[in-house]
Amino acid sequence: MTANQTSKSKVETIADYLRERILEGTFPSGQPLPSEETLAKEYNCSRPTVQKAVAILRGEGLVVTEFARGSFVRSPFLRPSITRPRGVRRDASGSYADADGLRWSGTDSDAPATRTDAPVELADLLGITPGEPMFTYQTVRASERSRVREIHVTYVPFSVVADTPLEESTPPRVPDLFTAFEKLGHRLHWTEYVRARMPLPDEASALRLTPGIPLLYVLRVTLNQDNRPLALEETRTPGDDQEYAYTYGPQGRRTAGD
Amino acid sequence: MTANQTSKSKVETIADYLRERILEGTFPSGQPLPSEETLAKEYNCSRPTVQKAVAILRGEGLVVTEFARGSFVRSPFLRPSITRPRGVRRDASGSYADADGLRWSGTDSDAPATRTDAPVELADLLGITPGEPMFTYQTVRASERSRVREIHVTYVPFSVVADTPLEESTPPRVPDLFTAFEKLGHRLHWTEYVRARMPLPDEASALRLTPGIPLLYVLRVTLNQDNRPLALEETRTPGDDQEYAYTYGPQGRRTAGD
DNA sequence: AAGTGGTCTAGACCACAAC
DNA sequence: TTGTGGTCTAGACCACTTA
Repeated sequence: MTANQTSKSKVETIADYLRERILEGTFPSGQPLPSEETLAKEYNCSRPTVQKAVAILRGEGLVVTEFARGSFVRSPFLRPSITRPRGVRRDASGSYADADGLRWSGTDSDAPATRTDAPVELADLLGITPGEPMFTYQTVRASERSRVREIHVTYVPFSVVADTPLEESTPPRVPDLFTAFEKLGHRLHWTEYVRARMPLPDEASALRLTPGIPLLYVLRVTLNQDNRPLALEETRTPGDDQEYAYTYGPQGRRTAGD
Repeated sequence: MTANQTSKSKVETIADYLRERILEGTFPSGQPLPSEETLAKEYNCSRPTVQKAVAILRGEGLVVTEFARGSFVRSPFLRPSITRPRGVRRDASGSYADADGLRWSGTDSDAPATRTDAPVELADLLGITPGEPMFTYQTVRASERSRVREIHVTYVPFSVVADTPLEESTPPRVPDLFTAFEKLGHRLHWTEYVRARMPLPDEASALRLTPGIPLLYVLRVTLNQDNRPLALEETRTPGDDQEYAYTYGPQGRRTAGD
């Protein structure tokens, strides 16, 4: 059988047609697609069929649909407007700051520390047993000037602050937490893990994500000189609107003067 | 009007119901959902309505649908099976290697270098003018042992290799390219940019991505001691099956002995 | 053979935007 | 008012898996 290949469905045909036009620029970014009615007539099919095709493109991040207005072309390939350097800076006085230098507004303080029992995935990274209690800070925060949003959660195991001055009250937040750790004699370094997934509905609304936009998911572990994990941060950000930047030199041999 | 809130659509109702069950573990990972027929009867609606609900969960990465078998629960929250350290190692002899130490099989060599004119986004990072010619290596590669797949493209501007011994033939591939750069007297460091987006159909099939799985998109720029960009690599990987790891110490002041 | 998802129709009514 | 997308029906037929 030469025609073993299942013939393309109408939905795919329409989706492919629209995608081609978008990628080649016939339908430039910002432009509305032809209306569903128009496409239905053009392809001699029903509106639900067209809708399904458009839904595919929406899932690819190629269009955003606005109610009663139309579906508009967007490009997920452009460099994002915001690049956030990752890393931790320390000034001469020993104060720490995140390398991106972003200042967060309002919503930052609305969540008091809570007590959580460590779920398995996180316990593993913190080197504690699942179920061990941790201080937990959850914030949904927006930067002051740019329109960066992120969900940021910090976990500090009770066992880390036990028998230290930090035990008296809830530990400070990042990056002051780092300064506090240093005062306790810890020398800090970090490992972070990056992956991506689609947001759940509550994440999508918290981050104002339109359909078809994934989530960048970063776990950062703070370790001391003995590689003991002290804290864990979980950051969820829109995958398209911004990017993370990492800088490094060659490893294994020090670059002279570095 | 207290009931200003638009009532939830049937589709959303069903999707929410299924999502809850999945997240709370009533429908554990690997289990099939009830059949579309069953759900349609249960919710007193038509099959297309149920299908739309399932499509939403698929888009969230919570289920995978297998033809004529059913829709199965999956969890996008688990730590991936593979962690790939990012960075470049150099041994005493000056040879470079990627820090993840992966070895790529077969498909690596099937793409000869081609000549491409720099598109705007890349030209910017390479510090060249858009349209300038570049050597381009594109490979879709799979690791030998794990089932890591990635699309990897390397760009080397002609202007970088002009008037050097590399001009004679096409430049070697990463990481040998780095070694070659070093022999030319360059001292190398890197900056990489990470973001995420949904795959296009051809990317999805090349990486064997099921619907609802985003793409991790990394651009790595190789720079020399004068911050001159020498090469650019573009890596596209599944966002769920693997994660990237970055390690760093505090910046701004050297840690003693580091 | 029975069960499952894939596709598609030809409408209908609704809610909202823009004019 | 007109045009747009949002939702939903009640089927139908198809392709494939499993037993």
